[in-house]
Amino acid sequence: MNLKAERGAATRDKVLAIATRLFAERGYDDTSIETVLQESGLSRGALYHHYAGKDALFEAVLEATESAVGVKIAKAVRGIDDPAAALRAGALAWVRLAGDPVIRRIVLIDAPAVLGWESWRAMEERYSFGMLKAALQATGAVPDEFVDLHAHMLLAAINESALLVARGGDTATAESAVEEFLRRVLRP
Amino acid sequence: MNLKAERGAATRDKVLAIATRLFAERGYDDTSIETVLQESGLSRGALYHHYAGKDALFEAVLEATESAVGVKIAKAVRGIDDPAAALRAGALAWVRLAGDPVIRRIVLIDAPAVLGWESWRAMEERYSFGMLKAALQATGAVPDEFVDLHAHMLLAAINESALLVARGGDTATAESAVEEFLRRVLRP
DNA sequence: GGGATTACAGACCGACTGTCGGTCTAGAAA
DNA sequence: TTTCTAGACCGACAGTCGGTCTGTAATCCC
Repeated sequence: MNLKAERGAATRDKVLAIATRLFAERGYDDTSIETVLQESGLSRGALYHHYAGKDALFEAVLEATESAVGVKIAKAVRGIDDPAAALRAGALAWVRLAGDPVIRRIVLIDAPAVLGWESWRAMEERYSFGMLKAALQATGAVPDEFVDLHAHMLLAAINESALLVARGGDTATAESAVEEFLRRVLRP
Repeated sequence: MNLKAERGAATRDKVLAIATRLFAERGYDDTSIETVLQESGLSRGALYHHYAGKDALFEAVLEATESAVGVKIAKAVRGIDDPAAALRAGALAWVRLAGDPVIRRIVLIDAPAVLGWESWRAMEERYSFGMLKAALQATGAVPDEFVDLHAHMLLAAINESALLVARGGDTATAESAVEEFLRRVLRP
């Protein structure tokens, strides 16, 4: 069970990479399975053997993307001891990452509509939101009963400015605005 | 040229009402034009005579919904002189309104993916965002160069807690969390 | 070696969106 | 009153797309 498994994994990876590019470039709706098949040189049967459907393919793409983002943010935060400083560093890293059209389109725009808000939320919980909430808790700046909700609101606010930057806003201004915003929210 | 125009307008309204309900219940993707036709008793040709396509129909639904929301929020704010208090009242009104599944699904979840983020943003600008930004400016609590970005972040944060409430979160907690959040952001 | 499993192939199906030529009727023009 | 026009409405049809199903070849395990 080696050559076969490897080949399967390679095929999955290939499809995933192509689908990621297409979903990011055209969005979910305007990306047809047909196009994925053409660009990957795969047959219908093969694709449906590996992925249950278009939704499942998108979900796999999203999962991979979120995972990659998680790794990068963790790297940006590594070594910073002060919780507030770590939170700030993570937030700024996320703003910069979200400038990437792939992340922007897939994670922030299409994901909620395609997966449904519930599933999207569940996935966010496992990645960016989970990290943010833990960091916020660690700062102790927000009353315990509000930590969860404030973490949600903060993440939404940060995502929003990431989207603005991605749309062509000024990065420097956005970053200092985010810092100022964080400063205000984190002060008791 | 009166009876004809009236009939046309009545048809448009009827379709709009039915489409609004269906889009809210099933989401954009899972609502077929076919179903809209069946429920409205209209023919394909008639519908496409009034609306250029499924996208255009959704956009009309969205516009009507946003407009209704705008009116309700304006009503909630009317008569409040203190800008900060008005902002708070408007925000809370919006949180409550967003509990409505119609608004939740159409405005907050599907709209960005269907219209594209740019057009969605442009429409928000004309409604909720425009009001929020003006209110924030009036409070004078935020440095001028940050007003725009902070308004964006605030609206995103408020929308987020509205979504949480709609998902089944505790309304009272969410509302006090939003108030606390606003208090922090609005204090210099 | 032989059955079981897995990767892959592609014909096919049903559902859906959008188009197009055409009908009908209200109201303006003659 | 008769004619003409514009807009409301109709429904057959084409094209696309997501998903299914049956079949084949390669690989694995006994």
